[in-house]
Amino acid sequence: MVSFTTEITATSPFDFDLALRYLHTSPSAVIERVEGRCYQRGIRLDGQPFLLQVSSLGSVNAPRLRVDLLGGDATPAQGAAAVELVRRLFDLDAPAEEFYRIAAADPVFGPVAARWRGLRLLLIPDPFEALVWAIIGQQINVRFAAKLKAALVAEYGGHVTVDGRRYPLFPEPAVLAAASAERLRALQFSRQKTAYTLGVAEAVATGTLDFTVLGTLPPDAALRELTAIKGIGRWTAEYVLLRGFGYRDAFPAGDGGLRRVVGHWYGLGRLATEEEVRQRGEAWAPWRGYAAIHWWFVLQQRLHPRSSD
DNA sequence: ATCCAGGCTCCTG
DNA sequence: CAGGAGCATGGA
Repeated sequence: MVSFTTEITATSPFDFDLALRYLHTSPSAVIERVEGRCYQRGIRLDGQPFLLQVSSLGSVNAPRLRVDLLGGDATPAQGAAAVELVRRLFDLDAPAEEFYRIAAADPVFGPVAARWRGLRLLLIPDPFEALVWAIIGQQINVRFAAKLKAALVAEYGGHVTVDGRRYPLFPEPAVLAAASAERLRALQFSRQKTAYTLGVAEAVATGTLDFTVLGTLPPDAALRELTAIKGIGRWTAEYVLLRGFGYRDAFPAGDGGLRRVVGHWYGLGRLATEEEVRQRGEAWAPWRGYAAIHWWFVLQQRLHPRSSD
């Protein structure tokens, strides 16, 4: 039962299959599913759960996507919200050619961007989910982080069922805020992650942290708002601005993976320092976040040589 | 066992 | 203000 369906276009170049490939090879895809050549995940629109399904109809140079909402009756407003969400999710309106012009000026990064032409910023649908994911991911390997997220989702998120298949939903802030520290500890959250997670859930649930306001702020102001909260350092804030809000220039330069990749590709023979990464990144402005996305993709391809290169 | 993993806070000097 | 110790937990 499809309760809403439509087709939308994107700026080119856009390679939907690269997004699917990222999701398919990344252990971080806990809620997202790649089914055939479809992107699927459970989402809430006005609190009502749906299965969002996105698939590609066009080509890299003439991109078109099909958007389906399943698992419930959608109002026209919810359909419109789904389209809006998908446009943000895959950054469909990005003036991508501009990014490739800037990338091409860098002799090292240029070929990387060209090699993965059509790769685009992929968002986590909800800033709250992005924030909790970033906190979970602090200083632990992604595989274990995904395990923690999966446990959290199973415990507090609920799910939507379509055709007998259950699609998990990310927990709502108020539900998470009401969780007990003991329970999170039992899910293998460290004391720190437990405190941070409950803290941000509480802040969002009570309105202390208002994402609708935050998303309208200039990046540096948003960064200050976020880092004022205990447990949110610079890396976490930049990561959330990038993956949760879609700031294309947000740049988590302290990221371990970025430091590794930059150190390697720019011939340092060691881990680059955060400052060195930041200096490199200046050449990629105002697309530094896009550069980060590409480097992370490169890293992931190296870790998964099975995906045919 | 030892080191590492998509950091953060808090305490030194 | 910069630098580093300490923290927490599972995986390779």
